[in-house]
Amino acid sequence: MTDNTNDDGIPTLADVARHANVSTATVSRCLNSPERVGKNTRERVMQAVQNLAYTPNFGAQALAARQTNTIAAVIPTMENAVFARGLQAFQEELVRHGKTLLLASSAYDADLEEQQVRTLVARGADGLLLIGYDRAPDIYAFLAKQKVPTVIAWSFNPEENRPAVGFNNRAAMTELAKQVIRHGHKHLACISAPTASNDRARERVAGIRDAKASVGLNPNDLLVIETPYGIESGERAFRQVLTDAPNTTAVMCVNDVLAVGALRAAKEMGIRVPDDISVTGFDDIEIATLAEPPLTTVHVPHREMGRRAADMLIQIQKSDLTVQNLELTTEIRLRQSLGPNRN
Amino acid sequence: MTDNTNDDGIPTLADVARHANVSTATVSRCLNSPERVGKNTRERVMQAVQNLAYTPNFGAQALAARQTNTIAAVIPTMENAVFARGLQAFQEELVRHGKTLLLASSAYDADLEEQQVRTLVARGADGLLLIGYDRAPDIYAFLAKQKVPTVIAWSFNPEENRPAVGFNNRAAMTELAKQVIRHGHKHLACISAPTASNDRARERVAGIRDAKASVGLNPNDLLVIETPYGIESGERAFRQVLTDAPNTTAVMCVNDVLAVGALRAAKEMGIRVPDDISVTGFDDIEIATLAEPPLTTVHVPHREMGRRAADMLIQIQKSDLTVQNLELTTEIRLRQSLGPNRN
DNA sequence: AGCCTAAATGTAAGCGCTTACATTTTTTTA
DNA sequence: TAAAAAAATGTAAGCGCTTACATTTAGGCT
Repeated sequence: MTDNTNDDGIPTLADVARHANVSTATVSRCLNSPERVGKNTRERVMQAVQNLAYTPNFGAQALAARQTNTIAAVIPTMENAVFARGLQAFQEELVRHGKTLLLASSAYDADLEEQQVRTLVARGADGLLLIGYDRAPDIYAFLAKQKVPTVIAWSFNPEENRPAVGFNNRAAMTELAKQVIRHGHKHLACISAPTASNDRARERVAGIRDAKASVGLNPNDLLVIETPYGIESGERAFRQVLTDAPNTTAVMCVNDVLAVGALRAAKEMGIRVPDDISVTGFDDIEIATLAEPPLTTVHVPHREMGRRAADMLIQIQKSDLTVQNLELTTEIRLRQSLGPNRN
Repeated sequence: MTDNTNDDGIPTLADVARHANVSTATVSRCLNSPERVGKNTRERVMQAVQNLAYTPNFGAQALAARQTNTIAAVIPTMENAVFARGLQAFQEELVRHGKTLLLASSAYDADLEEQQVRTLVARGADGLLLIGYDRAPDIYAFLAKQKVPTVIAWSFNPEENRPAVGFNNRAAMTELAKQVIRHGHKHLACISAPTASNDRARERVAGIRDAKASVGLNPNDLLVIETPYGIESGERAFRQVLTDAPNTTAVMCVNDVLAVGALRAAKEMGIRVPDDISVTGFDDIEIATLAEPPLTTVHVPHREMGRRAADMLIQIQKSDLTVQNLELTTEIRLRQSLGPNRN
């Protein structure tokens, strides 16, 4: 083979160059910084690109340019509407900036997450989105060594020295818990996701304790059931709560899905919500309003979070900016699942 | 620079080779086909890899090996639980085979989809997952020319000569519609997603017509409202139905989300479901059981579909297999939103 | 017209890896 | 024990692109 058409018949830069009668450098420039090429030449080259239906070879481009225009994200699971939403916005914003999304999920498993992070970086991700701060220090070390800009979403803590766009999980939950307490509830219980390597859940639980402490209740006197994500999981946990602490009058869940499970268990058990017991959630996803009764919860601006995270990543990448931080605000959504304590 | 450490301080294959005192070829073999390297050498090399924390350069690897181990998917949106679910399973299966997912969304827009397909292919995807058959022929031509194995999911049509894993949207809806008719309903209406470039929606609507025809009703006498995806969109459509065809006794929606919207509109209008009017969905996502009343719908094995699609793609890629096809079965889930016609 | 500057284009050296082929070492076989 | 076969390793040629630097061309000024 003397020309540069590879055996696949897939045209290369050199093919385009030959057809347009210019050098490969010119073709490359036409594609990457057209303003640096004369109008005539450019048109001729573009025509050749068209005719040959040329597409740059990704590997070659990545190798030579030292970047892939690809941004990665590792989330717990897309089946959680919360992440699906945030990620959708994240991806849309990425596209707007000519980046592509490389995606992996960890199933809330720290080891799997680490593995996925390494894989995605090995796949040439120019940047990385991670959920929450909690993870082994060596992952952060690895990321630093590989110089992969990383943004944390869903959590926000000014003391953590890393780019993040999130909200104060703890304060948000405190605020909600105060509302609950204001409704006359003293015997609270909490249904939480596993808190190991999940600072969001941990902070939310802590938020409830803060609220108790702030009104003089014993913060340590709080039943916390940890259970995996899922409606049925929430159902079981609710039953557990009533077994372990029958005098509970308000069950605060760290997310809407668990709360919907609690609601369902209550219905099955003939317990009226909110008359007999109040239930709250967190996130404000669609099922919160669909539930019977509608769920009192904390509204989180998921889409905005995703969008901003993308912006931040792109910013950092292009300008090597110093640590950025963005705190989003959440809002309590009072709905029927929370009522006054009647006991 | 005489050694091959690049300026970033990121180690290269050559660095590892030097440290282990072998050639780059041996290092490469250690990484890619360890069985072809002697035990001692291998251990020495692996040690060096460890010590240097070496990670292969993606671009270089892709360029030399002519594959990226990356599989792409273009879906309408992750915010639709149906796709989130299928995609989650798809991604998990990919990981199991050492592949990574490149993801983009089209927002149900044909042009955007085409653009995304081209982008992902340009990003070096070794394979592609697409939703439904409907798209411009030049996309298929492009894919064929670029030799990118492609699998269609969510639709299944033995006459289409392309690898697919899906189900018979039309037959499934026919079956459901027959059930509806069996409940005494004659005046049906349909709330559909836009059917242009969406064969799934189109087939489902056609399925209703088939059912009508099969019992001697006029298939063309069917009110169809097309509306975008979303609960509120479903609400509006439901009102429209009752305006356009007040004698409707059963509203069949092409997906659960629209159906939930219909349910909500009914509640707001003081129309009882199923006493005054019946409503059905399609997909059987979580909100179908959460809705009040629970939704009669068609259960689709989303996760299995995602998983199988991944398998198929991997199969095709490695063995250049001929067209494969996999039809999954759906199931009617009868729940309270469908009741006998009382009019 | 002649010189200087800027714009356009070309030349060619990598980027870091894989792999065909060549060479060396080890094992097997008669 | 020597020759043949197999296993291990090395050599070096790309893979297709970007880009620093060199060269040519086109304007702009005096």
